[in-house]
Amino acid sequence: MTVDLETGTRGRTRKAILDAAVRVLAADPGASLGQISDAADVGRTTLHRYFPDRAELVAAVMQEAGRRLGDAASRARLDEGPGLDALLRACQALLQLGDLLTLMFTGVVSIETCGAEHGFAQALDDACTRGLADGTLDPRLTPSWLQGVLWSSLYLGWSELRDGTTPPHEVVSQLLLTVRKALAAPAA
Amino acid sequence: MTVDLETGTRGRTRKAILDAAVRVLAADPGASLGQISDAADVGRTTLHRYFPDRAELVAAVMQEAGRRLGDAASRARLDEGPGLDALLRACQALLQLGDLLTLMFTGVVSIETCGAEHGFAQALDDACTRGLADGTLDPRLTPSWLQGVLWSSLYLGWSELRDGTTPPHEVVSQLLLTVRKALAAPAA
DNA sequence: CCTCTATGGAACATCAGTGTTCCACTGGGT
DNA sequence: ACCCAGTGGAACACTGATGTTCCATAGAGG
Repeated sequence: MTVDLETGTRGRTRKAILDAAVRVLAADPGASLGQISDAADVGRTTLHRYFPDRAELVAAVMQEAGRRLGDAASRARLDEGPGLDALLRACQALLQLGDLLTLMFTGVVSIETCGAEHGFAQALDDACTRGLADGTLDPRLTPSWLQGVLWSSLYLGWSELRDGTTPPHEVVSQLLLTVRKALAAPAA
Repeated sequence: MTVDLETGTRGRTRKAILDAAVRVLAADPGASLGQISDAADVGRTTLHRYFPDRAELVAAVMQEAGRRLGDAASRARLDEGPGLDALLRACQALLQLGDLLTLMFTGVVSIETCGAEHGFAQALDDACTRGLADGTLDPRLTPSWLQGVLWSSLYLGWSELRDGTTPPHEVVSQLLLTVRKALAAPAA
């Protein structure tokens, strides 16, 4: 019988470590493994049992990030409807990623690497070109800039959400409002 | 005769180290002092002669950041004209800060600390409230969010500028266009 | 009761970054 | 020629993070 990494005791501690890693590394990319194991309520020895290397831990975080990125993408149904609306749905879905956004933004995990394997990057690209074609996105903006606005706005939204001074629903509405205004094609 | 830290040989190497620190720390906040001294074409010993501590080096970087932030603010004349136009002038001025934007955004230097001493934070706040009062800024957005959009867009613009795939004038135009669209009050 | 699995802790060697000291070199100014 | 401020490099001790090994313990299940 092979060991299942997703269920049972093993799976639970593995997940605890992974979650703690995301949380701690988002707050401080240079955090020590000891800080991570503490946050996971686990001995440093145990952490090394699951992830022999710091590199392997980071790799696992990236893989997890890719998985959740893919989930968010499919939940957002990026291939449906007008391009602008797809991007706004992406905003809402990606905001759920929480600290992972910080990790992707600070470069602890690379958006390209972990977004590519699950076809996320491609889906986002497609939504942008579709939006430029169907006239819902501002033709004066380049695809690269469009996506940049999406990510940086997302990071801003998560920052506001995290420090908790603004109620979540207001963050969402300000985020969607801002992105829609910024990216929408001007009225004909 | 007291030593002048701004001119002569001393001033020049001091500036070289400071510039290198900004450049290197922007690329990697956890960079070693050796990397910084290498980038400054200076021995590690010399670096320690000017900044005994890593902390003192960072403090000096923050002070320099504050100074240049203040310069940019006064150049942008934040207290003149409609609020929205003031913010757009701030965008253009702040974009000149280059790698300092990365440092402020990644938290290596704190915007609050080094922006406060030169009255920059206050000037920006004032421009926002003025813009909300004179009807040029979108009243549905909070002052905190307005400033957040400014900073994150600025960071996006600098990122595009830095990797050099987009010509500078295009970055500036996309930046100003995006920020204006995002923050402007809707047409009555 | 015994066993097996998962764990935490102690101890250890290793390594990189830091901060310090000391010495030798250079170039400009007298 | 001399002096001297400025510099770079070598060497050192110290610290904190890392990765490893070994052992003791707790708990679920036979």
